[in-house]
Amino acid sequence: MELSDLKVFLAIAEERNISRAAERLGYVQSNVTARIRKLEEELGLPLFYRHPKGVTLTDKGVTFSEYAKSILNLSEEAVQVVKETEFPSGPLTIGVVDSVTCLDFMDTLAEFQRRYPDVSLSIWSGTSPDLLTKVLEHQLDGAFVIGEFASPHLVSEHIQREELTLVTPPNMNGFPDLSQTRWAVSPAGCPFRRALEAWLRSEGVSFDNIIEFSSLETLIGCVRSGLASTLLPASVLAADYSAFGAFPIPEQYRYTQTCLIRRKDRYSSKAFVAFSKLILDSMAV
Amino acid sequence: MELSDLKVFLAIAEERNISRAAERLGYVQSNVTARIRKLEEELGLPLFYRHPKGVTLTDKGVTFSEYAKSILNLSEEAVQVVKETEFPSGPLTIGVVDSVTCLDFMDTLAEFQRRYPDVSLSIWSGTSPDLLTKVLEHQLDGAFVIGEFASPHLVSEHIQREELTLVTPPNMNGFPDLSQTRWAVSPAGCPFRRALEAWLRSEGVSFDNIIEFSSLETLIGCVRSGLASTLLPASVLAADYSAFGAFPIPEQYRYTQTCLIRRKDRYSSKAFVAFSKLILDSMAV
DNA sequence: TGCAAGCATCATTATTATTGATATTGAAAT
DNA sequence: ATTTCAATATCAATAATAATGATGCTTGCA
Repeated sequence: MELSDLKVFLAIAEERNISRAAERLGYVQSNVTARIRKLEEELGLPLFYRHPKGVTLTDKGVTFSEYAKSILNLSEEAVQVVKETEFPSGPLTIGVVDSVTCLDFMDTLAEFQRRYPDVSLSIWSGTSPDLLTKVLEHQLDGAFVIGEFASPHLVSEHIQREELTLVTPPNMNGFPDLSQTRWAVSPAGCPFRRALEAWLRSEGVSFDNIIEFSSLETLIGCVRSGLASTLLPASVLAADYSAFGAFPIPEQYRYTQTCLIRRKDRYSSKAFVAFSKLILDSMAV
Repeated sequence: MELSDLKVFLAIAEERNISRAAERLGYVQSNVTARIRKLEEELGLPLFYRHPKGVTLTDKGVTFSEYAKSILNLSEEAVQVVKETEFPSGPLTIGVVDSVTCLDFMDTLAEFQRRYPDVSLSIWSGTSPDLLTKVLEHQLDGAFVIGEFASPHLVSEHIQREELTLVTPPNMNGFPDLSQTRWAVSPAGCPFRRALEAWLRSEGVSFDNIIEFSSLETLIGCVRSGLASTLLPASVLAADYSAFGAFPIPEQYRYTQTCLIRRKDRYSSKAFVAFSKLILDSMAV
């Protein structure tokens, strides 16, 4: 059994299809078939059920895939750790919730690139739960998410407290009638949306007049064009404040916490340490 | 990088000699040389310093070897777990301190073999610190040791409290003069020896008239032949009690605890669970 | 019944690992 | 100094293994 066998195995498990796995791996189907059969033979048990539409993991296969992931993660980490130089370098993959990208976060990124040109930084954006999952699955070194997440595998550092504002189209005059408002919101799971829901529930207002946006840009565009209102950190609007109406909301719902999360058991590269240090410093200002 | 590369790497690291590693692995020296060079090339750094007497790990090599061990342990565990049947089977390696082998422990082993014939049990004996190390290094599934060991990687279960007795040659009459006694002891680190040292110190008696034995059998033989006295659990003498003088010692030093230890993070096979259950039951009687 | 999607088989080829013979090296002994 | 020894390094030849491409087999579905 070799690491490459585990990679082949996991590709099949994820694709649930040998041909697709082969394609993804850049191999020919017969090769992948042969390899997985050899692995099964070596283990003395089937890892997959074969059926006409593809394959699915057996129970033992599920167990084995958990180990395979751990083993491959560990082997990647081993290489990374040992290749690392004194000066931060190598790949660094960070997740950021959409709303944070609007802050002076971008300036900090630029500064980071200037200081550590040997780090190849890639930024992923997504919702907090998405990023959380990606961090847990070793697909991200760390992520900026909103809200508190308790997981035995994570550590989180508080970065910044955000102040939520009721954001309305510019033509509105004064605080709107909540029960008459149409809402533009992020997909379920977004902490801003949860705050809005909680607030409206406390006001006795129903929460069904909503339009859902997966991208923050289009959501803001929707508000700008007068179609709906929303709840967002004031900082997001900083650039063109005048294009919106902005109103404070009750203190109870006003604050959200941005955290930098990472896996507890994952080795933090020099690049990651430098990155989080820079972010913390810049946020402290 | 493959698991076999890691195995080759670790063999070299342990032997500190490529030729010996090759022999141990059943390969020819040039092959092992080529493989480790290929691995070093892949990592882009030297893992070993070459010198005329062999090789030694570089700093990075040390780091890498830690990972290599974890990865190989995990991969072995993966195979073991997935191969395991409902009924306890497969290899089971248990360490036992010498003194325990003298109890009705052997009966319990026989009973275990009768019940679970598919388990191939191997028993290692040694001193408590030795066994502790072997458990930590994944060389033993578990071990019976004496004394309490605190390690974040271990869990231990209390099996039995042993009662230490001053054991003297049979020809002695009455409690001996401690300051005139010659002592037969186990190597340093043995809890019986430590207890003896502590006791004698409290009595103001020096502890230098000692003969050291690495095997309990020969130590007992020494006492039987009248050369020395020692401190041992009463149970050890059960078989031929009359051949010795046995005296109680102060309560403060009288008791030692036998524990079954295992690694916290190691998967406990069905065989191990069955084994520890049987032992606990038999000891409870 | 025929088709399409998917895995299995197998002979062939390409790649990689292993060998065996030999070179090289540096330290210790003469 | 020279020899010897115990190491690792090199390299051409061979063995073992992996990958390919063509084809066969099964199943569900139109």
